Amino acid sequence: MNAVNKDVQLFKNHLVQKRLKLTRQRETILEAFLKTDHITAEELYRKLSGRKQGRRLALATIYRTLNLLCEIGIGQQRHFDDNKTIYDNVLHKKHHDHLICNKCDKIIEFESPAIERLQEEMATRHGFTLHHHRLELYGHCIDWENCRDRQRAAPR
Amino acid sequence: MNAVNKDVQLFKNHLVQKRLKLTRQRETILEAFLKTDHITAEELYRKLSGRKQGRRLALATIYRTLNLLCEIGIGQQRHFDDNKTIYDNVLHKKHHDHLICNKCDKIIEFESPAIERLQEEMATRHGFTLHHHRLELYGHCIDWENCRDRQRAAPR
DNA sequence: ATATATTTTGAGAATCAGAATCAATATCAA
DNA sequence: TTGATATTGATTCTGATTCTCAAAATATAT
Ligand SMILES: [Mn+2]
Ligand SMILES: [Mn+2]
Ligand SMILES: [Zn+2]
Ligand SMILES: [Zn+2]
Repeated sequence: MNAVNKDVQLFKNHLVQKRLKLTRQRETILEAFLKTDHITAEELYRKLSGRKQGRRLALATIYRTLNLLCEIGIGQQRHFDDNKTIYDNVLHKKHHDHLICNKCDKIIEFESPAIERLQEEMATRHGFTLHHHRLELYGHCIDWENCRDRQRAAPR
Repeated sequence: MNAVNKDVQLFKNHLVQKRLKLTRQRETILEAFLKTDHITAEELYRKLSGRKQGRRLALATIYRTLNLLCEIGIGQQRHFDDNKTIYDNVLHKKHHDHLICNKCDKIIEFESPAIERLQEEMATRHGFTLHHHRLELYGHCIDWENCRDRQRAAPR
């Protein structure tokens, strides 16, 4: 059993636990989702709708399934400067923050224990207990070549 | 001339520069805005609409004026977990990030040169030039007493 | 002060991502 | 296979914000 199938199996187990049903569309969406790092519902929709033999998916189903994946813990919603929700495939990933290129929309994941520590310290200093945080760094690739190889659909 | 009038004067100068007109509603909105730290268009609207002698303001005008203030640099849009835009009164303020209480909606401003430095370092390490960033820490006040004195309208 | 050009306003329509409805269909366990 | 239960697609709805446009206000030039 390869890695992908193992992930699908994990998903199926979650469904059984929650007394949910495994449908063709859920499987299709899951597979496509697991192939990406960050994607919007709209992008997934375009990718899966223009399919051969009438495999039509409703956008609503994409949203429902993506939200299901978030509940299960396989995905996480992100809200970057763009006003559409980006779904982060966090399967096999630990906590991380993001660096986003305003030119080519590339998204780089990073983690900084030092920053995390300072955040905690800052919270404590103000009498807060931290639940979660959002750290996003926006800028652009210094290297144009690198910048040109776009990861995301449309440049801004 | 007190501090507030000086701020209003600054606003008027901006209007003249941009060949815009000083209206009763713009003055009303500016004054109310300058009295707060963070406020939504809706909140401002409620605060200014229920006024005596038929001083009715359209919500659209609030939005327009708030956006004008942002163009001028007196305000800044923020997008916290809540899905409505919060307008930050940044007159006389330098860059800062936020600590937000999920219980009482209190918003604390802070700045951490150490974190800022690490952010730059992180960007550089990935070949990025930083333009701006977003850092929001969510949690709750440890001290209930302090938490109870709400700054914002409705608790979540 | 008056006329004139220009901007602004209010009311409501438009937008846009995402959620809610609901009848028809699919899944699954007995 | 059956029947209870969940899911789907099509469509409508929501809520925050922007847009439209005719009427009203303001600044500027007589
Ligand atoms: Mn990520
Ligand atoms: Mn602030
Ligand atoms: Zn982090
Ligand atoms: Zn900062």
